[in-house]
Amino acid sequence: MTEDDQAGPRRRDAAATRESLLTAARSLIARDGVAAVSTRDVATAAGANQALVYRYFGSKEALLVEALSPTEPDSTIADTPLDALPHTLLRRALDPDAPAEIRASSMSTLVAGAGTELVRTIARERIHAGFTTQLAGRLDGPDAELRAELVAALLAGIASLRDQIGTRAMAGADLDVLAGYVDRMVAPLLVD
Amino acid sequence: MTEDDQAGPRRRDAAATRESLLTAARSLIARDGVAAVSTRDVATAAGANQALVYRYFGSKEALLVEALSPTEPDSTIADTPLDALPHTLLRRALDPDAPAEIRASSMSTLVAGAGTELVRTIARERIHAGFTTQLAGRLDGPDAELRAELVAALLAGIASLRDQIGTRAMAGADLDVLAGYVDRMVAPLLVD
Amino acid sequence: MTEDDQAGPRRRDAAATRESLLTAARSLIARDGVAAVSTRDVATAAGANQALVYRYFGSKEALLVEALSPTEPDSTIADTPLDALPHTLLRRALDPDAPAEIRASSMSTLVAGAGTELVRTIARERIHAGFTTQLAGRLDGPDAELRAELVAALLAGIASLRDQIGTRAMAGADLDVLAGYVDRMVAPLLVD
Amino acid sequence: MTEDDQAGPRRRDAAATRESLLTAARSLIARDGVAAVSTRDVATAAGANQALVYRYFGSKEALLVEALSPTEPDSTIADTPLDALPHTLLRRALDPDAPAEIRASSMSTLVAGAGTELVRTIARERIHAGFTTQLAGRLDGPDAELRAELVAALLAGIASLRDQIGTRAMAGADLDVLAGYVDRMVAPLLVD
DNA sequence: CATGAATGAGTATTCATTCAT
DNA sequence: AATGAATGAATACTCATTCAT
Repeated sequence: MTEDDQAGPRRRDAAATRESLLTAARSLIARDGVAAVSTRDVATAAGANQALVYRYFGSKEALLVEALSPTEPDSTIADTPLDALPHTLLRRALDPDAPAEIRASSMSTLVAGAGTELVRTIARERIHAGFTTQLAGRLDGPDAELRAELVAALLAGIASLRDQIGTRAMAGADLDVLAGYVDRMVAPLLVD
Repeated sequence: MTEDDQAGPRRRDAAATRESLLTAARSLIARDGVAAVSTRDVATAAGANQALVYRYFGSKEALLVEALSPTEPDSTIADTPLDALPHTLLRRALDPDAPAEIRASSMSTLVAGAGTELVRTIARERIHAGFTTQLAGRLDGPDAELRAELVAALLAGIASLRDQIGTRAMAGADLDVLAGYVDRMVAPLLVD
Repeated sequence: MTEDDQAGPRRRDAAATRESLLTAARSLIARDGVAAVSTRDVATAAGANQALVYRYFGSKEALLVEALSPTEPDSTIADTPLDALPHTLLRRALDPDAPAEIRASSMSTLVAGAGTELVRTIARERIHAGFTTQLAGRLDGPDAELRAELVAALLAGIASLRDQIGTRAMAGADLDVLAGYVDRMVAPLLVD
Repeated sequence: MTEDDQAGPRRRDAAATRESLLTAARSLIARDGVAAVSTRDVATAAGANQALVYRYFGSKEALLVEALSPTEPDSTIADTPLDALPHTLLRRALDPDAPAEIRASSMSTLVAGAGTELVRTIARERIHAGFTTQLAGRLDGPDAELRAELVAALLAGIASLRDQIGTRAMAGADLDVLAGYVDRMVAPLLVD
């Protein structure tokens, strides 16, 4: 019911236009993948002129970088008890009802976009800063960083198989059953 | 007695040209990823005419489908003792010296290419037929197919983080150390 | 008593802004050539809004026309003894330390910009009013106007080769040596 | 009456298509100046597809470079007696009936295009190799190269004022009268 | 009156694909 | 049967210009 809910983009409102371009980019990324996004499509979806992409972001790449970045910092890893972490992270990674701005920067999107150098770089930094470092900080024993990345790898692989590729069992699995197995796989990594 | 021995220069040349297009496509896919491959580059690399892609395969997509398919069936899963499987599959998935025809259809290539519907479809079928079904057949207990796909997911995630995205710990990890952790993660899935 | 002394802050600011746009345009023209000037760059360099180009000048063309016009009448031709004219005009045409408002409307700038109809028209008028007419008025004998234009042509050609194209000998020539030859070339034109 | 005289470009004839693109480029350059030429216009004028510019030339720049280069070497300077040179060169430079392939690479075109770095570079090389060096080789005494370039400058300036800018006296002058003055201006440069 | 948001037409370039020879 | 010429649609990006506030 706010102004933001209205259909077309607001005219003469720079912040709103910028935001609607970002939102449009995120929707398209979530739906079609990074590689399939064109500035023309983004502008059309946002109801804006294509040149505004350049006014507000400078380049397609800069728009994508921002679209692929999380909208707000995620403190899940820091706030969740270690033994509940696998469950929690899995649900976050697989939530199909998450808004486009979350799904656009999800693990499965990043992994699926790894065909382009841009996405590779972003994914590398995002996983390192937003996942590896935080989780490794909570782990004792050797190879903490590697063990943290193994958790990331598992989650990324699951998300990719379930959301992108859609293998039968993974796509059809009950989330609780899945979480049960993930718990057992991750457990050896959490205790030193 | 091989096909190459048959008479008729045209037929042999045609088959050879077709094959060289496939080989070239696989090399380029292995090196640059599916997204970066153009029919022009494939033809050039194969020393063939670009139009022959259409004569022999009908479309770029059809060429890619064939290029992404395995050249020969892989019996690794069937032939390896269960407890040695994680090690073995991991090494197969990460071997940087594997020939292009193997790497072109590797997990990490497929997952990284999952930005396009084409690759998604292929990956779905390949993983199902070449991995899930075979491994699930050797597992007892419930959710065999899901447990098999979880192994696939882990391997895919590791390959992606190590080869494509290049996260620090994963890219730098010693293969034996990595295999040790994978063993422990996969173990709960193999025994019912 | 000058216009700038009049009251009313708005009017004075407006005049100053208009002037700063002109000045910025002249600097950019002198540095990069007419063809490379964009209204955006002019506005930025002037610290003004791009739309003001249209408020104050109506169009980019109109701004350029004004920028390419001399700021103050030049009485060099009228004031210099005929036999010292070649020297003097050559130095004027080639002086790299002249202010931007001079260099923006110099021969070499005009000739180098002659790729566009706009500049052609301006150059035609400027040369006629500011050079041909004045010099021809001081020449006796037939074809005075043509002889004056031949002097202009020589100066324009030298300026172009030295400043724009940068041919080796011309760009490296000592100004006095150059002036010596110009004297000898022009001499036959000055005496009937 | 040859095949080349037909209207549209020949289909499926690579050499002819390439040539018609080149011819179209030269016409447009001669008419509108280098800066105003777009690949789209060239293709349209040639009755060819825009992509063929890239097939046959690789880039717009490469097309322009070739269009601005002379079609055949000119031995005028070497073949003409020194005292007839001014006349001859002037007529060559000003001939309005010369074909587009000559006019596209004429002095006045090059000088008028000197707003772009590409043309500057070409002009520098063309003048040096095709004019300065040849003429300087025939001159005795000091500053031979500079004196040769002064001849080039005069011709360039005249061509620019007559053909591009169109100053009144220069544009209207009888060619013989003009040649008479040029003779007198150049004479001091030819004898040491 | 001045700002800056918005626009539309334009640029060079690439690519998968088809057609004529 | 094979070559290479041709095509058209698409891409990212820029610019002069206008309009609303």
